[in-house]
Amino acid sequence: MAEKKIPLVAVVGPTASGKTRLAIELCKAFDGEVVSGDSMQLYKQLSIATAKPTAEEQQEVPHHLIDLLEPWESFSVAQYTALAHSTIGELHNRGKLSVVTGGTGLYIRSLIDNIAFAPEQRDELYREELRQKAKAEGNEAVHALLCKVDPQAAKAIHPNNLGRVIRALEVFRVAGTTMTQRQQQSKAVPSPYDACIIGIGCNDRQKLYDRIDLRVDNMLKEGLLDEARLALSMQLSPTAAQAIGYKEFIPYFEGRQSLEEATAVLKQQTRNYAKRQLTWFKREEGIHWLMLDNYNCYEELVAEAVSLVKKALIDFGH
RNA sequence: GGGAGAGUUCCCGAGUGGCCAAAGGGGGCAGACUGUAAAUCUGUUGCGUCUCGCUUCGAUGGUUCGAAUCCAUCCUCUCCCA
Repeated sequence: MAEKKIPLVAVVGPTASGKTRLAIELCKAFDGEVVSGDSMQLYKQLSIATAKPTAEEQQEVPHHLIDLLEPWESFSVAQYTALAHSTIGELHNRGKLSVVTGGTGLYIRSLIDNIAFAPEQRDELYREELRQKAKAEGNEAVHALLCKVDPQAAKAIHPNNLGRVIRALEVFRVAGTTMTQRQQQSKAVPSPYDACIIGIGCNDRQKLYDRIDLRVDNMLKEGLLDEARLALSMQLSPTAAQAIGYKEFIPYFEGRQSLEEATAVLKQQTRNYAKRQLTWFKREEGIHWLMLDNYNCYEELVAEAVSLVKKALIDFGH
């Protein structure tokens, strides 16, 4: 007799598609609370660039997994799933529906699919050794090592994707199991969730890109430059340093580029990011896609989402 | 008005007689993704009946077996002198 699963709603999609707003509306409609699925909104002080829900928005409905980390703290998927699982469990106990929303595909998939992460084991020395080898003998030389250890993983990882090649080798060195075995083991326990996943998309790609450009302009008006100065003055963790919206202004702050040029780069980076997100979510199965340009107004899209969730909850038996 | 230079495929930019549908980068499109994932990486990018053919390198005409590359004229732009 399988235990009853926890119902879950997830809102995914590319940046600037309106996930934050929809998540809040769904929470209101179903007595839910927002659980962020975003690798950057976890950080305190990084707010404008990460399009974090505003204070007002967070007033409307409780938000979780936001403003948890200092910008100099590192983070990982494994930590994320641990936090998210326990948060969702608590909400469920309180009779609340969790509405997971965010653009970090890996985080959300790992959460919903219940990927099991073993206790972290790293070997910085070995990593460095492999990096040196790659520099001296080329990426293929390191990839060749992986071919011997874990041919299946080697086949799946391109030699130039050095970071992944190294990680796969590290796993074997430290844990004794191959990456391939580990990935199989990680799926051993079935998901405890009944998830209704809603994806916000756009038939007309250009329209999404236009939204992104517009949002960047608005971020500037809201004080993005000050936030960037602050962020760049801190010792950002490797994770936080990846955020789009700060490093792009370095050439401007150093007088090597005009503000217009730096802004154009930022918009470009953001558009490229959205494209990658779309590639990720497109291949995920079971997403109910709602296309922005299929609706006359945002309220119509929200209404459609509400009816989708309603139907899903009934199907789940709630 | 005089002088110097530049116009190349969506953009930037190499190419200065054949090996050029044209390097490289950007962008676009497509894809991968299990501990940095807002990251990292891959493929593709003139057209077609696609191991071959057709149309491209500001325009027109010319030289040549052969031109993006040489010559002439024209158009546009930049810079310098007036």
